[in-house]
Amino acid sequence: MALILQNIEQHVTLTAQEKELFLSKTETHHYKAKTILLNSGAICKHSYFVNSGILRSFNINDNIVEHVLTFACEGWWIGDMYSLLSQKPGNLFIEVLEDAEVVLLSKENQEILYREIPKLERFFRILTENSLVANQERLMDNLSLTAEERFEKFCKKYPTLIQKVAQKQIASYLGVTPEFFSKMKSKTLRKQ
Amino acid sequence: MALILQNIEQHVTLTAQEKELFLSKTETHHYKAKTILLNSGAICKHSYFVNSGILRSFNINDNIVEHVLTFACEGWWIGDMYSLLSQKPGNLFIEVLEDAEVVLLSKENQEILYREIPKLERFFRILTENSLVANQERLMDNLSLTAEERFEKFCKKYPTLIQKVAQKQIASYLGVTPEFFSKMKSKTLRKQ
DNA sequence: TTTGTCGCTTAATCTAGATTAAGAAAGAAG
DNA sequence: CTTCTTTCTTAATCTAGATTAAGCGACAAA
Repeated sequence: MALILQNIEQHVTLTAQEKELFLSKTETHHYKAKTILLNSGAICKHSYFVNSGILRSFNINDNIVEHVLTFACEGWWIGDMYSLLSQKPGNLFIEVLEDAEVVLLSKENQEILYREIPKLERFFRILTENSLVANQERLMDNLSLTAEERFEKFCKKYPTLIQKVAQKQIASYLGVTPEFFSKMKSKTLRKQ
Repeated sequence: MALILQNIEQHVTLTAQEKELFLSKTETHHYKAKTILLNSGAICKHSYFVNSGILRSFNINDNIVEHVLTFACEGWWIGDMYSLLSQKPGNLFIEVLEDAEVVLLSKENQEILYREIPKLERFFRILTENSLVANQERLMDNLSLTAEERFEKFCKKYPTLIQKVAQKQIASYLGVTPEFFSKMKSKTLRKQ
């Protein structure tokens, strides 16, 4: 069964017809690494679900420094929540880090699906709730842990990502410079 | 009309019966400043809606340092999302900063209400979505802005809070020490 | 093969913000 | 009013992590 349906059925149960309807409202695309799916300043029209490959969302501040908000690999959703909800220009980029197959669900179709399959309201509520919990934990970690502690937590939480994405991406996610990350990493390795 | 119903009707419309049912599932309590509504290590059983006064949620790390996750004043919801969803012990405290009237909605009643009034599924989805957007913005701000810039943003976003809560609370929310906050504040004032 | 680009490392120097300490101001509590 | 406790301020010192800079290895294009 489609990965995205499995993902939904982790939280709500759909009938065969509902599954079909859902899929009929999505499109699947293949993207090469380095493709930009969403640009800062643009309005986010879709939620993206990753079938394979890796995406990231990030912003760029005045100083031309990138900051990674989220990574998304197999089985994860990604988007610019602010822009998607408000339909105003956002300040996030969404980029492909590793060749990817992505399911696109447009904002309009999402609204239609909420009406046709009210259970999806529940599904996306739960999805958003989990996302909020993860985000709050990350925020608290940024306030109270050192870069090294955050790195350790990251390694435990996303062991596969470390091997797959460039170090500078992880540094950016953790909120440190690539130079400091490199120093920190070699120090950590020497300890063990 | 009850403030909490106004709050809900910002996003969904309820019938008179639904309003009545909703209110029948809540309790309203008065709390004095310094009351702890939820302790770290306890399981969060309620969502809290603030009719008046001010609450905060915070955690305490190994070093006995407090970190404020959120403030909640009139018309805001607060809780320990992680613990509320998982029904496992959380690590947040919820404390009253200023004498407050608070509406309590238990987890069980919330689930019942989802079944009886499916529209509430939508309401809480939207509430959580907005919360996530705000949280993501704060996270990015913590990664990319200086303490001073974060303080300016905070002042614009929550002008009333600055007068009402102790400086050390705001310092904690911004992620700096009270000493540094004091220095930063007097520097900012001298500039203008 | 060469040239260019990009990511990683190492090291020296610098700074935003932490820590420590101590006094002043302002509430609470009796 | 007085005492106690908490908050705020100021200042000296310290440090996690930033900045700058330079060299190296990998890989892709020509």
